[in-house]
Amino acid sequence: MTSESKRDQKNDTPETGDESLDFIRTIVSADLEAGKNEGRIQTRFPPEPNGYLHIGHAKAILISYGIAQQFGGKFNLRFDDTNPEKEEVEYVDSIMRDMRWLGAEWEDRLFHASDYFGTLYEWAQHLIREGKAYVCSLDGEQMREYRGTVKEPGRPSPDRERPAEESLELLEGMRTGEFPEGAYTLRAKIDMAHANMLMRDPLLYRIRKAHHHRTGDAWNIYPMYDYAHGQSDAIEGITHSLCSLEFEVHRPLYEWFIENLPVPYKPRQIEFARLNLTYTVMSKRKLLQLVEEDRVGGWDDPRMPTICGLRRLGYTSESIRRFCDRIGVAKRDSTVDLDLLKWSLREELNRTADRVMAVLRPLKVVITNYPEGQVEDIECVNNPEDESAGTRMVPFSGELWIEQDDFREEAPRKFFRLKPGAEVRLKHAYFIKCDEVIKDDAGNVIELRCSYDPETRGGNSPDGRKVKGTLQWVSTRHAVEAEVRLYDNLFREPFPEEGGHFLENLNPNSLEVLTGCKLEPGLAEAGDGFRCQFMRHGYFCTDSVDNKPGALVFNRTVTLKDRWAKIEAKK
RNA sequence: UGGGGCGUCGUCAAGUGGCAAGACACAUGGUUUUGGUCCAUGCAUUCGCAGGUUCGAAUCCUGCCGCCCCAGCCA
Repeated sequence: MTSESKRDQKNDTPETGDESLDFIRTIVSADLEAGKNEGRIQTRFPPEPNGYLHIGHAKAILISYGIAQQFGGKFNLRFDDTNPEKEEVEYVDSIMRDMRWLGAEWEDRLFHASDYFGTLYEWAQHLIREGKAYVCSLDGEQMREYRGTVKEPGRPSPDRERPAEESLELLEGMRTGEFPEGAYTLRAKIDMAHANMLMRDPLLYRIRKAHHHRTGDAWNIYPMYDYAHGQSDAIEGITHSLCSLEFEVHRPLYEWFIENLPVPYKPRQIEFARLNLTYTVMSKRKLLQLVEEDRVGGWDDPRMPTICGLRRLGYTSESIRRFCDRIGVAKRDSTVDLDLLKWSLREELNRTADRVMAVLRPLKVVITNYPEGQVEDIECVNNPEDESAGTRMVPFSGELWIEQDDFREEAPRKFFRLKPGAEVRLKHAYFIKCDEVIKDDAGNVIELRCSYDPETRGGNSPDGRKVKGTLQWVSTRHAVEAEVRLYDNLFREPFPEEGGHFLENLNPNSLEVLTGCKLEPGLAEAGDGFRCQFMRHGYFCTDSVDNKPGALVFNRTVTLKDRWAKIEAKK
């Protein structure tokens, strides 16, 4: 381990102790020290199964899971399935798959808010008996009127003083399906003049005659988030219920239920800022819109910030974990630079990905002085960052593909690649010099005639002469063909939601599909989960959906840094 | 402008009265058989602003300014 990575680890992976802790870990650590919760730590991730997980969820998952891990606690997965109209099993499955991939392990602690519908119902009856809840007959519009505004207090519902017996009976009727949707609601009796709108007699239950993916048709009423969430935490013995900032205003209500119900445990809610990333959108609604309007190929389109999208693009779960460590946990709204995510990936792949030669936009090179029909096996280093990765043999011949971009007939000063009369190195092979440029009738360069120096085998000249450029190459006879998908940011603006509609800021060049790309022959067998660096291009992986033996399809996960592109762009 | 939050480098983010960590980005130079990696150097006299307390303030006090969240029978 280098001193660099040691330092990183120290900074990014706080230990219980000397290193600085984020504000949540500071609280957790203090609670532990104070002997709260019998020394237990238990956290949870409570997704609603109505969409796919994205990188923002990854942050939330990794915070809760990471804290449980770090402090010797437990981590639960609980589906917040209180709204049967929007929730589907498809989402349940994808959420579990993505969480496992991220490494967040809930062991045998998989729960559903719907597991607690019975208890929740009994507790609702308890509140009614205590005079702290009542069945209300106001409809949606009336409810809004009675609630007041942020500046004006609300008015009590005419049903606020309904006798407990009557409310109990009506609630039972609601449950058994006696009333149509919207006829009644159950509300907590708190304070219609409270400055916090959520405390103005919030709804506990609404009538919904919908089929639930787990409870079927057993219920005609379903609990609201505020009534289900905190109680579920309490039932499971959650000690620290971590959520995003927008739930901060819900905390007084969360605590009101905990104080007014016979709950077995008293969890504590703590809020942190959710993740935003440049050049993408994170709201479920917008992601769903991209999918439904076919702006992308689906939830797992490699341009999506979803976990499955990032996975298909070629991201490793390790790089996402490291990214989340690096961005930290705080309460201020922030938007992290996408470059930091990309850097987290490159940092890992630079160490772990084997290098391979691929020519994406081929240009033919004929080596005129190379012995007719000869083929040589050239030994190539797999990973200069990792000697244990070893070497491989790649066939070299007198007819090769090189990258079109690696040749300029009229080249600028600092162009180190091939140009008429200039000499470059073919990686691991020989020096070649460009003698002649062949063009078609339209004037396009279609072939280069070059000569090689047999003395430079392996890439060094005995006479000590230097070349500035080193190019990757593929022997035409041995090349395997592939489709290569070059992905770029989904949006062309760092803040796509700012100024106008986000769809107007979609990047029209977020995907470029290249066919007939030439790869070194060893890649013919590349199967599922294969990942490598296409030398001088970037990191690529086989596409998990479309790659087949004999029909290779690669995705560009992320480019390499490109100083030359920067120099060119300046001019 | 009722309530709840938040304002430290371009972006994240440490710091919690003793004199501004780190990472990414950016810039320059070096090394290099990837214009990759790596290495070196630079990059906040200043912590939203204005006062005040103090020998000393990003940290404490007062006032102001800005941004985010809350009026779904969504979560």
